[in-house]
Amino acid sequence: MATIYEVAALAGVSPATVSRVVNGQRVSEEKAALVRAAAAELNFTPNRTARTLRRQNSEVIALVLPDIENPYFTSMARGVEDVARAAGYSVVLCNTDEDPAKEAKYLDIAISENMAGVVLAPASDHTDLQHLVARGRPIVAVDRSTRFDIDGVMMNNRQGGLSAAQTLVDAGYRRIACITGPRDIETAAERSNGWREIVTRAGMFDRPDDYLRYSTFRVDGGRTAMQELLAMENPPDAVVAANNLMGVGALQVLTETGLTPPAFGVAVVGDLPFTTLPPASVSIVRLPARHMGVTAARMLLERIDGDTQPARTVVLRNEIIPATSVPAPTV
Amino acid sequence: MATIYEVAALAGVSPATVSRVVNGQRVSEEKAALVRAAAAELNFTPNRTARTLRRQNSEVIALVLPDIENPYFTSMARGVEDVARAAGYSVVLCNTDEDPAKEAKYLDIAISENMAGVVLAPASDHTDLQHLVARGRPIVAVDRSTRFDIDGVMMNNRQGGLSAAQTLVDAGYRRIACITGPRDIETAAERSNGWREIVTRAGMFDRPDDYLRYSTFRVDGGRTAMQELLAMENPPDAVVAANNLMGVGALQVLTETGLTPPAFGVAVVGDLPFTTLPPASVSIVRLPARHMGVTAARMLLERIDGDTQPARTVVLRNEIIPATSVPAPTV
DNA sequence: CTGAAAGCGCTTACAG
DNA sequence: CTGAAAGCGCTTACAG
Repeated sequence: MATIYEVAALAGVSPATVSRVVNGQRVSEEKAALVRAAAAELNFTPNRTARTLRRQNSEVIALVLPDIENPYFTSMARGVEDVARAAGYSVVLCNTDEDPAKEAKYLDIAISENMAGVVLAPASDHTDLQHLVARGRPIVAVDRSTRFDIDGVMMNNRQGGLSAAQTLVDAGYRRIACITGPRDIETAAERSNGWREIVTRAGMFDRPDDYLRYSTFRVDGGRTAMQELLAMENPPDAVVAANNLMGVGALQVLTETGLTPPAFGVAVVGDLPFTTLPPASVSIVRLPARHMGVTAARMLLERIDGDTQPARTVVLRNEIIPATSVPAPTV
Repeated sequence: MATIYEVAALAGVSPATVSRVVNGQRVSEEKAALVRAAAAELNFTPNRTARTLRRQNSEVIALVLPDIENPYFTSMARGVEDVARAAGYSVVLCNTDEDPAKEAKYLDIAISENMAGVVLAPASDHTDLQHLVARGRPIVAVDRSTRFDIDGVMMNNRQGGLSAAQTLVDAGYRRIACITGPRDIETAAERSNGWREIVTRAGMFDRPDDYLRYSTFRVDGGRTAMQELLAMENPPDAVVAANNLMGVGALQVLTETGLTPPAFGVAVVGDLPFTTLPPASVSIVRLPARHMGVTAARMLLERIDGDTQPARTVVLRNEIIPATSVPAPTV
């Protein structure tokens, strides 16, 4: 693996000059030509590890996500990647599996590899960013907020749960349940808060929380929660699923039970991934996943470029697409 | 950011001793205790960039994939990640988008960051691995083979296409079409070869390839191809989709047309991601995505540990799950 | 077991 | 514009 010294020797210049050519600094055209020829001849690729060590800064951005198998997050990843690439950064994707220990490990790596910055969807609201912040590494939180005073890109989760529940009320369903993710994940709590507000206002239940299930933000979680709801003495006739994968799980169980929409109402906070359902059979709160990634990456790049304005939180809009208004069955 | 020198000074030992403690080498217990205390006090994290530069080897593995939004690949990624993590390596995911230029960029980065090795699903059969091979970096190809003499983990693609087509023949369909990915992607070509073999053997068409469509390995690709097939003068009554996403696209179009299985037969080479279809309504050739990742990671780790045996190719089995045998409609 | 010293491959003030 | 030299933070033969 050719080094800058070998290129310098072959070109008859100093290593400093080679470095300058590689980095596009002022060098006389004749020497530059010599260097380029030598570099090509030796198949020279600059060693990024050495560059990073010297510059104290690498050209990679870490994107730390809780579930890389969730299309919501991969879609966000595409947004981050497109913006970062255009600015000359590469993106490494780290999967925390919602596990604070794995997350801590990856954040440590981001520090010790001198990465340029981090876009993070925190695994819990206890995520510790002190090290990163203390070292002045730019961080942008996406999807979920943190206890630290850093930039963030969020959506209005309460509003999402609210719209989802309201659209089912409007369609005439009378017993609207909710399945959501772990309590300590902000998006899970807020979305179910929105749902609770609607069913309470409608006076739908004596004890609304009897119709609320906490589970994991995964297909299995949605399945389990849905099965529990259907097994209730007085089961619901509709459900708000607080994320895309839970929505899939709920729909699987409903399909297996022969209860497809609109016989049973379903509204999902999030887009159903790879759906083959008839169009508009389920109400969807569309989440701007890719756009969140784009926005987060832009904010991060601004910080990397030295922007020191106070921390900002951007809240993106989400949009409800109601199921085609087939009225709910009147029992 | 504390360095090894500061820790050494605080502990009253040499930097070499600190290094030895950090790396678990023989150090007297008293000095080790001193070092640990000092490290904790200063919140010391070893600088991986420096370590990598010195050792000429990092503890990260690159996983280079053509489409990070395809659950087939993210599932593979989980397999790689789990094995790699257990061995102390972290995995960085790189998305090439089936673009050879992006792929080349990431492979360059893998070299210049001194990564320990690469697991690669090549974007095309022209992928150039010369640099990597010349530098002796271990590489394992997954899903698709290369022109280079390296380890690989594949599946029997022709067999997959063959089983998918055969199961539709067995169910009684008479005009079985095929939609597949780009010609220059090995898996696309081989799976359609399997299909062609079956329909030819069955004497199903005068010119089988009239019922073959090449498109992208994405949902859109499946949609377009399916629409074209349905618009034919003499349309098919069943289709083999050569990958999971094309299968989704085809099913979307069929659903929108009111032609759901088994009215129209569908067999997919690959698992339908996040499906909400009634169980067993579509025939599926299950692909061992996660297992491929696990196998590839293990092979890579062996090479990283210095194994020099000749290159191996492992071919994993795939398994057909036929749709419940509702007979096809007899026209 | 421990330390002094060299070196991994770059970049970048500093002089000229 | 160009080069000599120092230094980024580690690790690791080499001596002792």
